[in-house]
Amino acid sequence: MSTKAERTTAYIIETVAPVFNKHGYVGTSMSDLTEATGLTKGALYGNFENKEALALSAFQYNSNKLLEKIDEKLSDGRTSLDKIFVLTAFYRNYDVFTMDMGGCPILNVGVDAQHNNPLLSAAAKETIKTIEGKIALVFENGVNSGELRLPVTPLQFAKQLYTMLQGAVAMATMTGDRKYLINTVAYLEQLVRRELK
Amino acid sequence: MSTKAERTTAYIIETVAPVFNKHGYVGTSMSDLTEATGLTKGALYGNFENKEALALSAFQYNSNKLLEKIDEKLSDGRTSLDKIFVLTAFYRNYDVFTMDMGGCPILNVGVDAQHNNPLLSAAAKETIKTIEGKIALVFENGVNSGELRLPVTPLQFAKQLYTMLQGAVAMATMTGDRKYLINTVAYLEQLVRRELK
DNA sequence: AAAAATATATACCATACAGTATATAGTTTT
DNA sequence: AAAACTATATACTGTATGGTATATATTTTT
Repeated sequence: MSTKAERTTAYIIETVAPVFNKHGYVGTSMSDLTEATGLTKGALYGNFENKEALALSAFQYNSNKLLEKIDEKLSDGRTSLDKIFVLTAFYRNYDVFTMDMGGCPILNVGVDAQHNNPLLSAAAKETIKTIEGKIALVFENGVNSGELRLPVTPLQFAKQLYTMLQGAVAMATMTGDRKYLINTVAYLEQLVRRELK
Repeated sequence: MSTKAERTTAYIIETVAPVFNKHGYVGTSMSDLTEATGLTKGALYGNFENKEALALSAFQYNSNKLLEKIDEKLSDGRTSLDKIFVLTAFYRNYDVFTMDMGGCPILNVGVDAQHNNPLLSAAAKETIKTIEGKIALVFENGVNSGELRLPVTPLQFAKQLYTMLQGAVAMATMTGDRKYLINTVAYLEQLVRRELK
């Protein structure tokens, strides 16, 4: 069983994560967080060293949720191509999935922290690299098993795919229009089907 | 000739624009701006109603610079296809162009202002729509003159192209790696060549 | 259940914030 | 060049900021 302290820490992180993700590091004040959690500053500073540590934990929480979902999706499909289609299908509803996080954590933190918080910025970069690696692995296996042939290296192809997906995420986020997700995924599906089969 | 006051206002905007673009609306303080301009609060508040008006002018300044450049590029090419290639070539060095603005104003403001400033957020959306319209017009002319055939409407195709470009911008911004721009443009060039010729 | 340990609440720093009133400097107009 | 006007600097609001010291609850161990 988890101790009370551990549960409080966990509660703080999950409550605070969407607030940070929505309003950014500088845009979130400690009073925003006491209000959201119903706790006082004493509680927050008892569980986290400072605002930055809190923000970092919050991002890691969101990031892990996303990474786990991607793992789940990529293990769902049988063949490599299946896995990719399950992934793109996931991104078609990416806005729904990231809604209770307060949007895409990678985009939000990656852009927001750019010139404001090196630690958060580095964490976002790391997550991007991890996702690209996961996708690349699927392609690599597909190539090794002879299932598919790529015009470039698996990592290169994964990066290209992820760039397009993340482009759709960015456009959907900025405009509030999920059609960018739908149309981009539709395009990618025919691209993969045509290019790799 | 412009009056002294007009020149001061212009000076403030162009000096303040990259600061806002880098650090965001909440991340930029009035003292950041007095420091950057070498002027005092009195001068800033004499020329602008408040921080929000300043931020909006700053974004419009960056946005216009970008829109003018895109207009220039789209008028450079002779045929519709030429125009598109000139545009994609521009995006290959988009990071260089947006460097002294402090990065892509659309991405930065579009993401940053999302939950922090409705006015700025709306302005970013507007700029996106404008750019998509400009690209769509090129495709439309190409179709009407019989130069090229599209699988979807001109606007739809323009949106898809811009989403991919902006995806590359987002990834390059977040990772600090311009290869995303180079590779995406390379991909788009062969795509356009193959799909539309 | 008492004692020891830990977690949270309260009250408080010093500083930074956006914004304003007013005095002073600088430009235009006459 | 004087007068009228305008723009900028200074000094000052009240409030919010991140963070801390300490008192008070609440758990956990004995």
